[in-house]
Amino acid sequence: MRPVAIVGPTATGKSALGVALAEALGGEVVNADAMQLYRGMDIGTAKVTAAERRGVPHHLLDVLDVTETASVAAYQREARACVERLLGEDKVPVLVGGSGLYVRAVLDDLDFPGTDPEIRTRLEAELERVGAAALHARLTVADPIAATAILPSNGRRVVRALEVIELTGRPFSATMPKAGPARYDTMQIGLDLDTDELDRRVDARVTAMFAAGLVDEVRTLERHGLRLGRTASRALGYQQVLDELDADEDMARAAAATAQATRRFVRRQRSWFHRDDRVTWLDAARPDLVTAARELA
RNA sequence: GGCCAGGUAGCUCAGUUGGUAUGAGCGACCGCCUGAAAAGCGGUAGGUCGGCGGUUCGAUCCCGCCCCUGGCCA
Repeated sequence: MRPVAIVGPTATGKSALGVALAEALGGEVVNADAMQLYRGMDIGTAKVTAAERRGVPHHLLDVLDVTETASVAAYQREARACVERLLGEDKVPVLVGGSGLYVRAVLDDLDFPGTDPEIRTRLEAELERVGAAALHARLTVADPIAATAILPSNGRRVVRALEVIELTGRPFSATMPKAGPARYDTMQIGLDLDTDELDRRVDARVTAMFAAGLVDEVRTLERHGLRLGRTASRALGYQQVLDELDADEDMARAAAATAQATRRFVRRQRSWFHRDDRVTWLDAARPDLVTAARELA
């Protein structure tokens, strides 16, 4: 009994394939999408509806409040526990999602050395004050190897590296683990599409989301503190609608901005997943997709 | 029709007191990625400086005409 992971850029049909595979293999779906963790973020994250789930249990959906900051480490603990429980029940875990780091956190030997809100807040304040380059200079002294791997302009990474060093008293190792076999002997299937076709799908999907009431969804979540959410407020679509609510409320413009940002996201997702040679790619447009995926699993 | 402002990268705009545009931000393309990852960050490619003439050794910059856009006036 080996898990299957379905990865790849957004809008290629990962969720539907996940349900189909779970049905075919006698499995259950485990979400690996950072934004679908949030309760109430349904339309904009293209979360599978109850009908689309067709009775297949889905895990790690709707587990966070929009005000909570997402955390790979917390996700890693819960997702691994979930996968292991399913394996214990003789069910095939079908990991579905486009958040590259989240998938790897489950399947690779990534250790996250903890965090400390106090240290973090202090370093972030410092970043604000002295700038990323100055903090990076400090990192060069504390951990030359990490300093080489992290660009001086990337304030966020510099802060995290310094936090880990302060927390553990050891250097921050910024190297990804070498690609060994994936944990649990997981089969990773990548779904992709011709770029023009995928861009068209993204446009259509964004248009459909706005037609389906994304703006109202954002307004509702806004009352529940969406703007306070460090992670949730940055989600594609939500971010752009919030910006327009602060400006001219021109939602056609918000939709255009969302589609554009989503296209760029697709490029980033590809660049992340493509370099992992353990992923077997399937063209999402092929008519026998489910069969092909099933044969791989 | 007259007056004024403007026409520089795909977009919004800097700039050049006449000497091969150090152009910027955004976008595009490519890539990076260990506790915010739908986040964060980097690299590269893009310009006959609205058109045609004139002045000049040399014009995107000065002059003339024309075209286009916006505003004001008739």
